[in-house]
Amino acid sequence: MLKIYNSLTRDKQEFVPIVPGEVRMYVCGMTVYDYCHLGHARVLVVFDIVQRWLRASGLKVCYVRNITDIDDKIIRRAAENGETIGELTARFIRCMDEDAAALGVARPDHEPRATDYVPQMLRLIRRLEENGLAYRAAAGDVNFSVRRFPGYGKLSGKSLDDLRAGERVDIDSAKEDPLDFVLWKSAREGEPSWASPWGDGRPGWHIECSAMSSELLGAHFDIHGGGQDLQFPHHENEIAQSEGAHGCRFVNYWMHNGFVRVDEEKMSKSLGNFFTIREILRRYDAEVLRFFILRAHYRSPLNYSDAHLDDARHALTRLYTALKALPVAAAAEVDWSEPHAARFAAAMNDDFNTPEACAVLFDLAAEVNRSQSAPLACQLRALAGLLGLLGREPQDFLQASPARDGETTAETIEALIAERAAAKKRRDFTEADRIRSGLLAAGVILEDSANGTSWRRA
RNA sequence: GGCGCGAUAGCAAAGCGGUUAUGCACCGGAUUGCAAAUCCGUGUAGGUGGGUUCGACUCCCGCUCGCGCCUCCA
Repeated sequence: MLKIYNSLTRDKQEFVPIVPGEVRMYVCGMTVYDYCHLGHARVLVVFDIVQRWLRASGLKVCYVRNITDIDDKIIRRAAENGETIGELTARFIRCMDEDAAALGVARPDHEPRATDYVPQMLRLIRRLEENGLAYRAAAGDVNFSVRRFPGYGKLSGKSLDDLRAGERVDIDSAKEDPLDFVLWKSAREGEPSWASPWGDGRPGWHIECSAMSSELLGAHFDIHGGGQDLQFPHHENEIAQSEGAHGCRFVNYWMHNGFVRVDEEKMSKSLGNFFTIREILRRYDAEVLRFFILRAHYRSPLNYSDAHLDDARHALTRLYTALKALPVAAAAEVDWSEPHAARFAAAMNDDFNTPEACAVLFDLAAEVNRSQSAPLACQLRALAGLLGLLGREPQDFLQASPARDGETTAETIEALIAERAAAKKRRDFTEADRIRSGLLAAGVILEDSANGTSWRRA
């Protein structure tokens, strides 16, 4: 029985899909004006896991992750670069796809781009206007009136009065209430715009997600996810727009993943303390990064440092080492009657407790090492596969060198191992040890066994 | 100022009102020509002050500290 922590009610709830056997899920994706950073990696991986586990549980999943390809930053960045908005967004969408693929993130069922859904946004704004929730402001913008939507603040747990007390935004005289937000921005010189009943303009950020989600998943769907920072105001505003327009409940379960931190501080573009995914992947294996993310619970903060990634790499090495000596089919099936699988499922069903699920993998690895049982090794690989881990040949992982310069090549290593084997055969241990310590200095660890010598990168 | 989250061993990170979390690191042993890997074993916890309880890391209250949201943000 799957339980999900619902940000709306602030407790773990049994997951009951609207349509039995089916799940409709929407996650706020990227605004594509720059490379994805580690924070983006976390959303990608976290909701990839959600999606995978729902499918593994036998549910039919429709997963939508949008792309925001029109907004102030995109316009500004394109102008700075002297390229068109289309060129800029196409470039960074390609980069995002590469990063996601490297991290083993499966493609969502739909990846709608905001600019393809402007007609749906206009219809939504029209309905909000008809329902008395939207008004035309002086500057030609169309705004949403938060005061006229009962229950505004229910997701973020804020009341309009509390919010106003801490108001930090410059008062915009065109707004009836400082917390009102823009649905349609009137066109400015030199910016892209679309025709609308309210004049030429472009959509506000929040309306994009309401339009894309209802178009692809319907007015009422099961799960909506995103980073914690989107809870307010973005998701709060989505609720106001969608429920205000459709007159029905919007989302049943709200999921928010925790932040990635650097030195105990939120990683964000505005703070400038971010690491891009591709930057990290130059130095660390992508699977190590994925494992690093999954070793923490998705709602906890995740502190980034090289030391933590090194730790993750050593831990993952233990799992691959357990698989190394045994014949394991690539597409192993989980044996759900086996005890570790039951523990694994219980962990995942408890609000996607991947750290606990990983602990089960380590227990299973110890069992594999003790028993040298091929079926158990298959089980280990199959369970890890549900997390998108251990999908490679153990040698590929253990001997991988993530693009470090001056690495000793596999050929050289193999040749030295052969030399050392010869030295050992004539019981010249001084020479054998000399070769071994030479390789160790070059970051290569040798392991002798009954079947000969194998090697891995330190 | 308002609202919320958290504090677990050297580092990272879970569950749980009483019984080994897990990984890395560390220590002892087995194994090895010596190592590495692996196995066996030991140790190192629960911010602080109270309360509830036969019993609390786990529940409740206070305090301290940290983090986040209240502006674009995953």
